[in-house]
Order: sequence, then C-alpha cells, then structure tokens
Amino acid sequence: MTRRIPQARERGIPDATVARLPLYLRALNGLAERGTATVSSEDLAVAAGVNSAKLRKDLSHLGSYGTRGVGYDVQYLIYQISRELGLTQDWAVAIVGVGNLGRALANYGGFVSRGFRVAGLFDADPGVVGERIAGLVVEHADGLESVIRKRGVSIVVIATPATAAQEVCDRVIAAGVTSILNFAPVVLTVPDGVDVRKVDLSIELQILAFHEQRKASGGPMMGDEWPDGVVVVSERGAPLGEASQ
Amino acid sequence: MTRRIPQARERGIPDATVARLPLYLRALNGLAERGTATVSSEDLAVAAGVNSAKLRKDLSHLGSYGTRGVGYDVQYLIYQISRELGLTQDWAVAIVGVGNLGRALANYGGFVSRGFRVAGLFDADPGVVGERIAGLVVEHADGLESVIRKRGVSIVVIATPATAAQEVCDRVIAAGVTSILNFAPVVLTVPDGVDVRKVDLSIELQILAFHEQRKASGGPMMGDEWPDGVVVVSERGAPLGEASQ
DNA sequence: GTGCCTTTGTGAAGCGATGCACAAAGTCAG
DNA sequence: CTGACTTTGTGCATCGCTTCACAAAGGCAC
Repeated sequence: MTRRIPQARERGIPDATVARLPLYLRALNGLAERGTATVSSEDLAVAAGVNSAKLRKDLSHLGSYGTRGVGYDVQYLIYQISRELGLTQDWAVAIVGVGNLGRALANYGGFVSRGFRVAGLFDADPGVVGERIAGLVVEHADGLESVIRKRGVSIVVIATPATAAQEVCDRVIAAGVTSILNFAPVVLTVPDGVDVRKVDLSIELQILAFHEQRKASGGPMMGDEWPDGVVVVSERGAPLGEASQ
Repeated sequence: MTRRIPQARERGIPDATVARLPLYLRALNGLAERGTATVSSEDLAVAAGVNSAKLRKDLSHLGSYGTRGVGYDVQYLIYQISRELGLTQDWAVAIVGVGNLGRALANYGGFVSRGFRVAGLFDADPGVVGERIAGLVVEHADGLESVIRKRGVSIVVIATPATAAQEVCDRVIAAGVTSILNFAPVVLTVPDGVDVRKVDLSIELQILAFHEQRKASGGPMMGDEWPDGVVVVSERGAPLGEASQ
C-alpha cells in the first residue's frame, strides 16, 4: 500500500495566481538587489501592485514559506517561485518569422538571464535566411521540424505574418511543441494539451481607445444610425513590424 | 422634468467583453473580405474562438443588433463595434523609447489602418534623436510635454528601459495623457483615472514555462529543500530589445 | 395568413477569483 | 518564561464572468 503524502503544494495552482507569480518574482529580485533579506506580504504586495491578502493567498498555493511575525525570506521565496515556474531549468526557444518584431525579440537580453535560450531563428524569405542576428544565423523554415527535435525546442514564438501563423503552428505542434507564444493577429486552432498565449498590440490599443473615448465624451456618439460615407477599413493581418517593410 | 430615456446600451460594458470586441472585429473583417453578408453567432463565435452564448451576451451589451432567425449583418456589426471601441475617430499615439522594440512598433503597419496614428517618436539618447524612422524624425524626450499638448496625443506607448519608465509615465500624465501602453517590465504607479495596459514578453514566457513543466514532469522537483549552489540571477529591467544593444 | 424553422437575447445556475477579517503562530524585549 | 506585538494563512461572503437552456422574435415557404 502506498500512503499518499499530503503535500502542502497540492496540484492545481489557479491560473490567476500563476499569471502573478512572475510579477512577484520581479519585485523580489528588485528587493534582493537592494540587499533586503526579508519582506512582509504588505510591502511585497505594494511593490508588485496587488492586494496583500491576494498575495498571501497566492503564495499559500505554493506552500507555507513565510514566517509569522517576520515575513518572507527574499532569497528563499525567489527560489521557490522560480522552481514553481520552471525557471530553474533551461528552455530552448525558437523564433519563427524574422521581421522587425522577430529581430527585436531575438535581441531581447531578458531571455538569457531567465532560463530561456534562443535556440533557433527561422524565416521563409530566402533574402533573410543566412543573416546573422544576435549571434544566430537565420535558418530556412523548411528545417523547422528537424531543428525543433534536434535541439529540444519546447517553446515556439510565432512572429510571422498572420497568413503563415496557422501553418507554422500546425507544423511545430506536429514536431512535438506544446507551448506557443503567438504575436500574429489570428486565433490559432490547436489540439488539447497545447498552450497558446497571445500578445497583440492592436487589441491593447483598441481597449485603451475604448476607455479613452469613455473618459473624453461619456461614450460613443449617441444614436445607432449609420452615418453617411462610412468606410470600414479591413485589417490585413501581419504582426508588429511585418506589415510595412 | 427630464425623462430618462432607457438606452439599450446602458453605460458599463464589462471589461471582459471590451477585451473581446477587437477579436470579434477582426473575425468580422475577415468575413467581410470574403464577401459574407450575414453571420450567425455560432459561426462568428467559432471564427473568434469563443463560446457562442458568450458572444451573444457580449454583443447584447452594445445593443440589439441581430435578427432572430438570421444572424448579424456583418457590415453593420463592424460599424457598431468600431464605434463602441472608438475606432471611428483618429487617435494620436506617441512612442517613447526608440530601441529595437520602439522601432518595430513605429514600423507597425496595423497602426494606421485602425484609427491609430503615430504622431511622435521620442528618445533620451542624443545618438538616436534626429534619426528618421517610418517617416518620422525621432525627437528628444525633453520635448515630450509640449508635443503631447500640441499634437493632441492621447495614447502613449512606453518602450523605454525599466529605469526610465516611471519618470516618462509621470511626465506624460502631467501633460494630460490618461491612456498608457507599457512595454517596460515595471509596475507603473498612476493616479485614478489613468488606464495602463501592460505587455510583457518575459511574463508570458514564464507562464508558458510553468505549464510546460507541468506537462513534462507532473510538477517541479519534489521536496522543498534548497539544492546546493543555487544562484538566482537578478532581472535587470529593460523591455524587449533595449537590453542587449 | 398560417405554421414551421432558425437564431437571438437573457434568466438563472455555476464557478472561480477577490478581499475582508481574524485566529494561529511565531518573534522579541525584559 | 511570560506577555505584547507582528504577520501569516485561511474561512467566508461577495462579485463578476461563463455557460446552459429556453422563450420570444423574426423569416420563409406555401
């Protein structure tokens, strides 16, 4: 008989909590740099911009790492959160699509220091293939599958035009990838078990515009009628920086 | 006595709904391009990657724009959502910080076609000031306030290193800006009435790493002990592309 | 005009996240 | 060792969003 050891950190951390852990980690790193040894939930919450009760509840999902009357040991908590997020190991990342955005991503220094390593750059344009960016040579997208397998890539960043995104997505999934960060302005269709996160500048701006309009005028123009001469410009999809070069 | 006319579109659209409207808009534009005249909530929901009941409830917050038994008129719905999001007017956007990311953003073609117009590029580095990017000359950050006022900038994109972000934020708010899109990896402190939206590559990757780890091994290594030789690398904050040049 | 068929708009239940408030647990001074 | 003080961890009420399920509304064929 196998006795089940009831772990403090029972499986199933809420998504909302997971999304905030990187925030806490960043705040903790800032504190560590300034030499702070321990921090209360209240202070850490302020630094991370959240409610202190929420922070404590979030951390309680990882385990009981605080000391009552004192707070949390900064270094220890950094380690525990890093471990929970999987940052104590190395993740090989491939970037597909080397337009303006792909280049910016490839040059992103924050990658390396966080357990993420750019293991490949890919593009379908022969004019770009062979170019050297951030120490890597851009490879042709044909080799995607074999390189993913060979170099153990587990996270793929899609920075292609919208038209190519789904195909790239399908191919990398077929090659075994189950984590995708998508910058192309399309809704990717993926099988169960594959995680897709989306970053979309256009959507963020539109959300801001909505609120800005509310603040400025108390809402959009009243009345539901069509004004004359309305022309709705269609959105041709290319992510950040691919469109206008 | 002023009779209150009960508008179908009563103030207060849920945030979750607002965040999805751009998605619907994109799907509708795709349909319009293919010449589709009307669409059912079911079909549109599939195209946008959401549940059809959710879509109907979202749209019902804008008004009663569907026809039972038929669906929604594509063009009409495009117009209504655009109006609600404030895309029927022109928004002047300033980009502060012209590193790799700032350049990619400036070159982003999707801006113009959606009612967003880049009205200024700013940087504190004299080596960058004067450079011509996407048809605009980079201006020195000293002129931020006056340019914001003069050109009626209402949305500011912060793409500076983390260390400069809060100062830029304070200054543009003082100049009257109330909508900010922040790419710097810091929690910005702003007064009430100011909207900040955050885009953070590093956080997205960390969330993916968390799920990837779960899928791969059933969780982080068991046990809570500190392994020997743990070195936690601190995160020096620079957004996308500023760090490594 | 009548009746069938499709699809919307929404009441209501369900679910997860938030934030308050406090008991439990630990520190520290004397 | 004792007692005052600090701060965590969490039960609980609440809130907002999601999803189901269906009555109401409109189109269309005959």
